[in-house]
Amino acid sequence: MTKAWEQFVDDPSIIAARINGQLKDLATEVADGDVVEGVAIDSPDGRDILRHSTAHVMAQAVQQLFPEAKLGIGPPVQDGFYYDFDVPTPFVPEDLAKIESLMKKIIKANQKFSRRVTTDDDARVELADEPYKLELIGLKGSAADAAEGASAEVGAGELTIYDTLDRNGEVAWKDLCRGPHLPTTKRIPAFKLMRSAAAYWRGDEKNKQLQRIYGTAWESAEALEQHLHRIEEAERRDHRKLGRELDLFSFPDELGSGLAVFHPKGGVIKREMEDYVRRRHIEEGFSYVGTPHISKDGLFHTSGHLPYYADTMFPPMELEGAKYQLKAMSCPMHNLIYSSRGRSYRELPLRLFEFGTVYRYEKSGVVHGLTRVRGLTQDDSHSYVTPEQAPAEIKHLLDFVLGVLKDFGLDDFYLELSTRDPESDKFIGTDEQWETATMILEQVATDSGLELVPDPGGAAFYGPKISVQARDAIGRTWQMSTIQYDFNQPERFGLEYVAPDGSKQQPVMIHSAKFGSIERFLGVLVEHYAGAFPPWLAPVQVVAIPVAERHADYLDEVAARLTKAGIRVEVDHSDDRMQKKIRNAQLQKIPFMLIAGDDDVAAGAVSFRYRDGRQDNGVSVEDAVARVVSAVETHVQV
RNA sequence: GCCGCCUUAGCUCAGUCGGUAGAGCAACUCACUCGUAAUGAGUAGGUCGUCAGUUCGAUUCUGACAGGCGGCUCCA
Repeated sequence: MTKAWEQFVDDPSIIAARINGQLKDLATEVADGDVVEGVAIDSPDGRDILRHSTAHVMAQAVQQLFPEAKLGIGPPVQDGFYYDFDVPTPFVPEDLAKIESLMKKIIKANQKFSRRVTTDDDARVELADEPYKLELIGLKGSAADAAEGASAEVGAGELTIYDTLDRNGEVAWKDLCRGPHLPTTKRIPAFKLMRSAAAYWRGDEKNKQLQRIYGTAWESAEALEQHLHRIEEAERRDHRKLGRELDLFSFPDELGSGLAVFHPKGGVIKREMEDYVRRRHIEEGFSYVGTPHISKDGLFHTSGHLPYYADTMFPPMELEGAKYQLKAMSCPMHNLIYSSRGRSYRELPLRLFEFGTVYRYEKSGVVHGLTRVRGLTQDDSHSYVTPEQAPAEIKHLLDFVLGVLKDFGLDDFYLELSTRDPESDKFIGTDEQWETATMILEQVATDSGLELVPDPGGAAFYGPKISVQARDAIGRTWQMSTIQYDFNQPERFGLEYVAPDGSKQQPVMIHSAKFGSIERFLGVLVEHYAGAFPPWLAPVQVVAIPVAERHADYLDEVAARLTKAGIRVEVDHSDDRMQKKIRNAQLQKIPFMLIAGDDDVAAGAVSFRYRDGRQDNGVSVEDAVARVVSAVETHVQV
């Protein structure tokens, strides 16, 4: 899938359209050494120009240091840029340091970027040593290639080369490029090379891997510093790290890659999530069902998942002449519940829901913490509706989903509408079916008033979907819930209902998952909250800390009252000093600490401490219990 | 799956140019009984990821495998 930022990189026509044509004459402005008019350097477009210019500087430095390096492409990306090179040996960190210092010299030398229009033939002569650039010239204007997002350097229009001119006006370096660029290299205020890694030429795993160097560039040293700080913050929140530190879950080698075990504390969070979403489904009209983890393979042939997904399903087990498959999705089994007896239109919408634990043999390189695993539990639900009921049901599900996400503290969303790629043979069903389904989803999505981003080609093979993208506490977006319109499986399973006129009709099924995967959602929540869960989700909600050992009995009684009120509470009986106990509770990010010493015991009170350091002394035990219970019940963050 | 890097105590990491290893934190024991983020002393803990190969000898070198990290590709 081509990402939005890949589509406009290097494409002046698109950038120009976005800023009302003010960039059209960039070439002459560059030649004059002018700042690009109308584009602030700290705007998204300005940053792209800056980053792409920095990519050119980097490529120049690389070719000066490694003359045998052949150029791939070098577009701006989210927060930075990259450039791909074909080199005999991969770059090592020391190489990046050398490249970075040479880039600083190039920037200081204040080279000029200069745009030059050329012809295909002339460009081929000039770039005879650059096989990948020659390939791009050959692809010029190819629609198929544009769809792959790999034609960043050439467009359908005229071919341009950007020269980088030194102080004497000599061409120090040049690159086939659509621009635009900064006027001079000195306009690059701050940059840093981040890492190198392999990447397939033109993003196709059948192609050769080139060596990609990622860098970042910003309008000021402060902005760069802030960006690096954001990266550190993201690392601090990494759920894999916090999962270990907070004793939530682990991935024992003995189980195999991508298979998690939840420890008691992680188990509490998981159970709270499950209890919550089960209750909500029942409130929204779903019936809680259950299906097994394995099935004869015929079921998945009926559904169409096999042989299509054979390579990502665990291999079949053969017994007594039958092949059994670990299930990778629950929908076919729900279809069997639907078809277990005749259905009347009066029963529709029929809503089935379960926690479906499924297994997918994700390729070894893609397994990642809890967000990409080989065994996961979906809060998988299917609504069987008449075609007429579909729009209302989808709206119902979207409201439901958004409400769930809000209850988990996620309230900044946009929607993505994933549709089929008509060119691909991956998608089954008629044009008319796809059009109808897509239209209905689009209408509901539009009516929601949320931002809607198209995702052409991103649909499931059986139908289009809406996915909810949520921004977390530090602005990263995660694909959360999905709602999918499926006209294929009802047909393949021969599902039907009896209509008012006695005729047999085919229902539509709508797949929806609120968490998607409980494991993944939990991982996202860990990162969103940086491990400081709101009280209702916190594995330990209260820790009681005696100032000295003689106060422990008193706190045991307080804790008993909290336990009776349904609160998860622990009394710290260790012989650590009080300060150490507070520190430990802080590190465990426990929401509330109830501290008691002589004064509190005498007064029947506690010192009420929040994990952010706030404290109220002399709070009566009744008030303290009420305060905790209220925070837990209302799902507030503290 | 592909490319690169990595794997030493529960965790974070030193170290051995080939002669089988050390710290801090955590755990345990003892003393201290303390008022809002680390009291002190001591004890225990490792077949240096696994299996082969080279070698008198491998945690160290080589290979395969497993697991991890960063990307690419993929994500029903």
